[in-house]
Amino acid sequence: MRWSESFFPTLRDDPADAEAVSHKLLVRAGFARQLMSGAYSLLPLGQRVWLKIVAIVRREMDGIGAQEFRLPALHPAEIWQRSGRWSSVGDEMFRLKDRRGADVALGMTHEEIFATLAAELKSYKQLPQIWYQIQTKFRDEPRPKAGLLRVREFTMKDSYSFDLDADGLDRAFQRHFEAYRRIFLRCGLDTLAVEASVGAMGGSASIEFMVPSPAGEDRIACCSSCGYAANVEKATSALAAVEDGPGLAAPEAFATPGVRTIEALTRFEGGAPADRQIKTLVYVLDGKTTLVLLRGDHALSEQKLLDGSGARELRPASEAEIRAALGAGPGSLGGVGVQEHEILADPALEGRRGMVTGANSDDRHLRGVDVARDIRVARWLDLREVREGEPCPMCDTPLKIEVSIEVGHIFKLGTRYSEALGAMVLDESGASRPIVMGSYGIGVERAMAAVVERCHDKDGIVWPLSIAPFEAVVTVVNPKQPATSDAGGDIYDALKQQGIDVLLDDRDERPGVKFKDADLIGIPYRVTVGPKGLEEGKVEITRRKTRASHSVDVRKAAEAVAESVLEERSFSPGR
RNA sequence: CGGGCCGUAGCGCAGCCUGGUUAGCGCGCCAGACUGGGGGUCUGGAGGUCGAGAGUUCGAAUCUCUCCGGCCCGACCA
Repeated sequence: MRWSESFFPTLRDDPADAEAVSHKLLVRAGFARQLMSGAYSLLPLGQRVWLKIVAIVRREMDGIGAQEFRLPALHPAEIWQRSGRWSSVGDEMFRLKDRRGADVALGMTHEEIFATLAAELKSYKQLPQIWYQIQTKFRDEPRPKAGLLRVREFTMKDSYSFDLDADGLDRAFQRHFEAYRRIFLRCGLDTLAVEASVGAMGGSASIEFMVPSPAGEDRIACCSSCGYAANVEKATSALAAVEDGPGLAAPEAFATPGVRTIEALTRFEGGAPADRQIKTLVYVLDGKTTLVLLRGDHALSEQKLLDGSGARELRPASEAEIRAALGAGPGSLGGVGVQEHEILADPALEGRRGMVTGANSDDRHLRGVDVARDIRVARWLDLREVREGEPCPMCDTPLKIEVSIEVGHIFKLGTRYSEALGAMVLDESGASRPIVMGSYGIGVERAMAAVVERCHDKDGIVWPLSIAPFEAVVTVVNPKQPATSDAGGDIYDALKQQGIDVLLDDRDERPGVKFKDADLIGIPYRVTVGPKGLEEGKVEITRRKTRASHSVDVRKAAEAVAESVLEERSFSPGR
């Protein structure tokens, strides 16, 4: 490709609306343009990177025996109604009506459609299967943000495994786990595999592939010592022992004028340290007012509450609802004596005595509360959000919390979709059994943006060779001089002939402009052909990443670059 | 959905508060000249429904209202 004939629109300034580094760089370096909130055009440079990522994904998926499909993005409502998700996914699905008034949706994921196809499987002898596609997904996100990291239309590699039993699913899951590791490594991403909440997808287990980055939206707890890592939606920690307060024969009420917070009660005369208080929150779970109890110094994880309670929908109760239910406002609430509302409590409260909590009367608290004796807990659920520095649940090392980008997620689904959509096979004994499914996703553009978040410097993007839009650029310093122009052209031709993905910067621009642009775009190798070097028969080879630069004989330049590129290409991590 | 901010040339912005020349600046773009190893200099030029609509006014980029779009924080999120 000749730069002078290409459309690589680099910008001098950062786009005004940018926040994430990857967004700024991908726009400024001419890889992407925003069309509207959450929808981006990939320009030729971006499309080149996209194609390379997709090729890596394909190779690795094919490597685990997966077969590629291509399914519609347009789905009839009926198929989503059969799984129950037409009503459960809510506004995140783009819905429309066709000309006859029939309900139609844009696909946000394809469990239902693949399960329908899997209904054609009739015998256990046809299992296992792994099916995948690389296709556009639509999700009407409430808040698209951070450029390509969170959008409403994006490409996903989604795959689905079909097995006779749980052991088969475990094997398919493991193969995906390893394939994902390799895919991300080859794209230049070091990922952390973390336990995650299965959320609305359902199923028994899931693992997210996370790239630590301040631009991310998830927080993960990880242990540097034993390797334990989990999304905070799921993470647990060991807890240091704490002392109970003085016990009493029965809870004793005391006045606490103006005390509305845990913090205030710790300083109040006759109060208690936060770890001897019971925090009482009121939530509405699927329409039911529910008390949620935690230790005073602990924070609730709403995701854990959702997962643990099995509720579909959850919201904090309004102050009016709280008063109606308990007769007091937030700040004076407690679970003692509450009968008519279900009480969910975190295990950190189990067996605690001498605790302090609200008396369900404004400006009054109770002391000497014995949780087992005084509070009717319906269910004990892990509800507490892990904090940095708490001991690892496996090895007691202090946990770190890292903000991360989720680039992949793999789920053990079970039989939810196969049962709903009739994907059954006969087993060896002739009995009909629902196929056990798994589902596995990678966001292509998000992975691209994640690489930029991780691989950049003050001058621009630093693409790994494997997914760079070009592997090398031949920068002709003074293209008007036939000597430089010819020498550059020869090197360019020779590299092309050797199968190197090479760009010829033959523009009539000043050298500084060309160097800046090459750096901004992030091409791994640069061959600088200029009159100064040519006087001695030399050109310069520069690595974008390290800035290491050396002169070589003009006749040996193509060979030297090709050799480096081919050597770097042959490196396949994770094998 | 709640809170905040912003829409003026391809990009980045000023002007608005306090209404009044022909709506400006930098970068980019076009032509020419000089130049030529890290975004060079000079000369000349093209480029605008001031997000849209309504209103107030002799007069609106500027004031008022409505709508549309975008960004950020939160809620939400497969």
